[in-house]
Amino acid sequence: MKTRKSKDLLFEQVARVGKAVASPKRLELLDLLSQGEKAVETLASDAAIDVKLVSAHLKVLKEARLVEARREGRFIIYRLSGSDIVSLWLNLRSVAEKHLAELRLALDLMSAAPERLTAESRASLLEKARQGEVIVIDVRPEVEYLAGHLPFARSMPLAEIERRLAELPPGKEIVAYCRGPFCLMSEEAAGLLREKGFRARKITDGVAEWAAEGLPIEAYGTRIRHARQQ
Amino acid sequence: MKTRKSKDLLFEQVARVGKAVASPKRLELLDLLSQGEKAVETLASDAAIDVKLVSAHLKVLKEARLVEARREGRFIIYRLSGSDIVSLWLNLRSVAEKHLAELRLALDLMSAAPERLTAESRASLLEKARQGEVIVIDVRPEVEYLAGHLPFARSMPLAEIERRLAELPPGKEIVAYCRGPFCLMSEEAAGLLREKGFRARKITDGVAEWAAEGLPIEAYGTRIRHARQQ
DNA sequence: AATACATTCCAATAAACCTTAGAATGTGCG
DNA sequence: CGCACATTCTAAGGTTTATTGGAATGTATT
Repeated sequence: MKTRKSKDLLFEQVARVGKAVASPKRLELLDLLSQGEKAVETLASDAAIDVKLVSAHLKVLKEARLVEARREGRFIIYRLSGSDIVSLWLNLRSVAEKHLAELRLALDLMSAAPERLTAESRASLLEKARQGEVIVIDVRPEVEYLAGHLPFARSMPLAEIERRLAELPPGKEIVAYCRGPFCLMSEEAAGLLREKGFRARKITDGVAEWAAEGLPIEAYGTRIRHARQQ
Repeated sequence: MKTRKSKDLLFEQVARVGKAVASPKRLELLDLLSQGEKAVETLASDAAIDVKLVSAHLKVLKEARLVEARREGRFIIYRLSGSDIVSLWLNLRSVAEKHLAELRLALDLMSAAPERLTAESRASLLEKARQGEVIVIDVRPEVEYLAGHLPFARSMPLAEIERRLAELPPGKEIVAYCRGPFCLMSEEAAGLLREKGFRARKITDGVAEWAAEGLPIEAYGTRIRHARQQ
């Protein structure tokens, strides 16, 4: 039966994508790459895995066409091969979050008050940020901020917060965000700020989650509206 | 570092879902299950794989919580554990379709004229079907039709078409659909009908694709509006 | 109680995958 | 040119996964 063979071929091709997302390390790489393009070494240190291993995993991702690479001097810069890959990652994560109790448990354990935004709270946050009623800070490394950030957010990488406290207005509410729900930088930042007497909270949204809701993202000072889903 | 360990835990959980979709056979099972719940034996014969192997794959899917099972007499009926699983499958397929040239090639080889619908052509098809200007036929097995079908479609399983030709009006345009782009039943049905002198074409949409566009689905004569994405 | 049937469990083998270490490639810089 | 550096390739180990056959479970039927 020729239909059987060609059908098998089709599912096999989709399974190439499936296999690519079947490893925790590769998922972490996808998560990191949704913050913007990165060199192999950067990925390795961000994900805390050996460079050689990162390279091997990137090869798998590249063969499944989820990422693309370009050379820049001595570095090789990897990027997701489309915004649909971000959606796929978010989709996988949301399925896992919805159906795997273990994941929800681990998330709760990790973060004391996991504030998950709704459509309304996002809209109101955007409005308050526009009015200057709250200060939104992006605590990721600055390169990631430059690649794209929430509207009206200012960059204040976690590592620099302590010595840049003077930049923050004492009375105002501060909202910190980072790479998304699996990232703990905003948690840490908010904790630190509260210790220092600020009124700070964190949100679990990152740029990808925000954009997936159809909300605008800024890059290099220019406002860009990200397409909703793929 | 405790953050590292808990982070690993999170990605590992999502990877459970990734691993579940890393096999062509399991993807085919998900595709079949998005047509409605099915017993193990049915899945085995639909996917042309051994029952024991189907059972093993279903176990993996169940452990990743993508499917659920219930007993009904001697049979065990499997179903997707939510409509977000259908979205995940569509998402994976669309990523593969967009990025893997091999898949597009295989699809083109398989089907002479792969008519892919757009938002407009879907709306116009729906309208014409409502008006009775075209006859939409669902050529899947009748159980699947009963579980949910396109609006105004009538059930005419591929196996029965030949002896039920009299039910079809000779002049009118006939539009056949089946399980989606990876399914060849509508292709075959349209070919057969054209041979018999009818004006017939197929569309690649199945119920899942149609519903994912936010369009209504009927089941048991009752119109149901499926939620868009998860 | 005995049989038929659908499905799962168990064990075994081969193939695929992850990871690490060491060698190789290719680029920029002195 | 030769050295330093980022990255990839190759090889080898240990582990996991896919598949198959045979035994076991649990439900309906007689």
